[in-house]
Amino acid sequence: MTEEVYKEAAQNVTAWYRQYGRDLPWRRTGNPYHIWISEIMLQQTQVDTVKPYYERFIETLPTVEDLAGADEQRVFKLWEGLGYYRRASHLKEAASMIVNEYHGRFPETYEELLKLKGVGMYTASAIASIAFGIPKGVVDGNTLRIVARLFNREDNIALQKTKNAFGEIMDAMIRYAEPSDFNQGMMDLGAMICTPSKPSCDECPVASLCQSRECQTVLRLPVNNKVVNKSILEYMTVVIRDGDRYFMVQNEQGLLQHLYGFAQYGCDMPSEFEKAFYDDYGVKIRLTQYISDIKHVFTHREWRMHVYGGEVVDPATRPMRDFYKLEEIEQLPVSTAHLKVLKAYLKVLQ
DNA sequence: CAAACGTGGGA
DNA sequence: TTCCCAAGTTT
Repeated sequence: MTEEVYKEAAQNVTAWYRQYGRDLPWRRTGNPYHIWISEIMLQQTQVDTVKPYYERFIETLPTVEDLAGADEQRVFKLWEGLGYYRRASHLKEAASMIVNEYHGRFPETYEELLKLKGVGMYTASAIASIAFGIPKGVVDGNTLRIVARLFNREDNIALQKTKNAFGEIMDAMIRYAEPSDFNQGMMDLGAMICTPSKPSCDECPVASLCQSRECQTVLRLPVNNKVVNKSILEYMTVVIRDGDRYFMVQNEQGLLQHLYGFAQYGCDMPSEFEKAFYDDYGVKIRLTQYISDIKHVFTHREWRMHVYGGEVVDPATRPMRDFYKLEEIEQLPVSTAHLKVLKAYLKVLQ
């Protein structure tokens, strides 16, 4: 009985995908390296956002050897604005492993793929099925939603326990279909038809099997109870100029690691800022102008940046390496928050 | 398990 | 404005 439902659902989704699936850049290739890059970029990131990043990345670094040998700064620059920058670190680390330990041969099994840095259960399943035709169901936001609705399950999809249970259902279904088309069909169905709000049940290939539709629970599924409390941080952020150069520093750890930004301290007074900056860099500066307040929102915190312009007072104390011309800044990976800061600064002062 | 980790779009 | 959430992984 259940197996019959799995079989019909799997076949319907696969057939629907072959007729209505989206034409996406990473679907025009069988190259596992390219598919890998796309899947990493697509983690928690929408398709339309990924497209230009994917095209540029593949154009710039067309092979895993290119990535392994690339300058790290260049990889972060390719990732600038995409977010979750650890993905870029992991990508390069994994590329080196493939080149050095696997002699450039791309891993071809779920277990081997899972060993790559940045490749978890979702990504390993996605690459295994799409690039190598391995029948492993993908568990992501889309497929969790579809399974919850199709089988009217009220399990909390924020829990790993639920992801494992739904993953087993996906694995049971995928046996009745071609793995690549089934998995991509499930994800397209979630993105195009079985959407979080306003689902198009009238056009759904599994509507006749859908238990939440029968129970009229579609709109309140899936259950997703996760608590995210957001902290608010206030900063003074200063664009410090010295002639035609501006001070920027690379984050060494934590949030926005590896990305460059302007000097930023959690203090209230210009004098405090000037002292903090001197203590850290040995450069005497003075805040000269208020620019604006800028808000930047992350998933788990919010920055309120009070932006000022500043200048180096005593050039004798200035170490040149931390000051960059505008054309040099264009080559650095800069966080979106601080690109907003730069834009506001230039708007006022140029 | 829960928390950390970005950004943008839609309602 | 505010909230949700989007092709998740690591620690």
